[in-house]
Amino acid sequence: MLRRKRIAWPTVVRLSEYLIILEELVENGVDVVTSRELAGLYGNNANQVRQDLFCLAETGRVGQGYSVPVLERTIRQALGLTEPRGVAIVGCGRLGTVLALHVPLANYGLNLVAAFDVDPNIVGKNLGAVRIDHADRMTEICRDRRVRVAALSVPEEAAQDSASKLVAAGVVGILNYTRVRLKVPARVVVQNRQIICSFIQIACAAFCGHDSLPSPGLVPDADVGR
Amino acid sequence: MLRRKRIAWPTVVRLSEYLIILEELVENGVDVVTSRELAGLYGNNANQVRQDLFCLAETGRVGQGYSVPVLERTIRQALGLTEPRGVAIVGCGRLGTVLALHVPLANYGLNLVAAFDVDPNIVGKNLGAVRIDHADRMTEICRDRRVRVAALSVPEEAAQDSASKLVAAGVVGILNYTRVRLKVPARVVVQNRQIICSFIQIACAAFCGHDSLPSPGLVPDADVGR
DNA sequence: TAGATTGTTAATCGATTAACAATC
DNA sequence: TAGATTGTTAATCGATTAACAATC
Repeated sequence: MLRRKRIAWPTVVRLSEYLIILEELVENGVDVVTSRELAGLYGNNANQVRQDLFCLAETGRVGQGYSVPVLERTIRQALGLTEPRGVAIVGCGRLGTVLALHVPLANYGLNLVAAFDVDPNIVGKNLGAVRIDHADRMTEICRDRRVRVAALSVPEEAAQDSASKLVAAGVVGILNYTRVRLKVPARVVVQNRQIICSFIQIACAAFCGHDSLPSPGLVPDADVGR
Repeated sequence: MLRRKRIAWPTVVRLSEYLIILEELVENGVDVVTSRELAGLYGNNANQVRQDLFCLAETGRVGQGYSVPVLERTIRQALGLTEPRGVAIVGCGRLGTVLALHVPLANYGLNLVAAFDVDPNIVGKNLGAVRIDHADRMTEICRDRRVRVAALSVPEEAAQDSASKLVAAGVVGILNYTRVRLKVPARVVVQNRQIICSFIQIACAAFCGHDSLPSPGLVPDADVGR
């Protein structure tokens, strides 16, 4: 029981979404949730919820359901969100600004500690609580502030260069919002998040008949109480 | 050969990303690409690329590879991007503005034809080429302009109500950027795209050892020529 | 107690990988 | 021709679904 097996990726994705749902339940003062209820909210089925939760340390009570606050905390633990991590935003245009200001990073131990741009009109300004520094100082500053995760929202020409600087500074996870395919060492994880792909996918799902798909992120009408 | 089978969802996701890569190759004047090369760029393997492409109509030439422009067009066709579709942005705050201005929707037949907000300081202004209308007129306007896909970037309180209006107007695909779980009829496809989930997932991938994962969107170092 | 629901194992399903004949 | 690479089928692997004993 000591050696916890690595959580399957589809499960990681769903856990992160369950977490959002559970937070809302906490806010609404809901104390207990059953796998059936959570499945109804998420849009999958109770079996899958239980199987997903099975990878966590002890959480539910047979016959009763899951304690919402306990489950919420356990998922955070399992996803590694209890350790604080330094985050950087690279490219403080419109998208970078959204990422910094619109996304509740700090709720998940993801502390925005650095932001970069090259535009002299932007460098020196603040993005939320952090000062926007010049991209020339990226490696140095990221290393100093122990940035581990970064979001890349720069123009294409600057993407690979920025990524390399981040890697040099010890960053191990990059959310890539540019359409450039980054070359990084195997130890660094990159997730490509071109927003246009979401639009393409939803169009395909809607028009080419992918209506009731169990895939991560594709949640059709909830099938509660079936 | 007439009845084309529905494309598997993981394949749809990858095809949309291959498409971005192919466009870049077109720009660079590359004429032909092999499954091996494309896999190198994407970060998977040649077998998977060929299997993915297998669902398309005739594309490659045995022994030679794939014609980049032909492949690009064929993928567009398969994903249903050749038909123009009306798109609406609901909620024109910072995020909605990014979606409208930063995402090359029109390149994929996704025409932004409507935008909505409730803020009197915003209503009446332009978002790109479209006028921002008041959300009260959403159903009417979306129906008139044949909006089929919408992105939801409104405050939580307005999310379900907006979704219902969109559904009433005949929208069949919703990209939901709010953390509310929308209730919609089964025929309507919803994809939840809370940006925070991407950050949670990359943190988990980076720190809980999900480094070399074949999952959609998680692309580690390219393994070309292995 | 009876009803409900979890934890967990087994069965099924689907996606990825491997392999190779066809052919450019 | 020989080398390369596709199209396609088969084998493997992993994820989802089903089932049910344990137990609150």
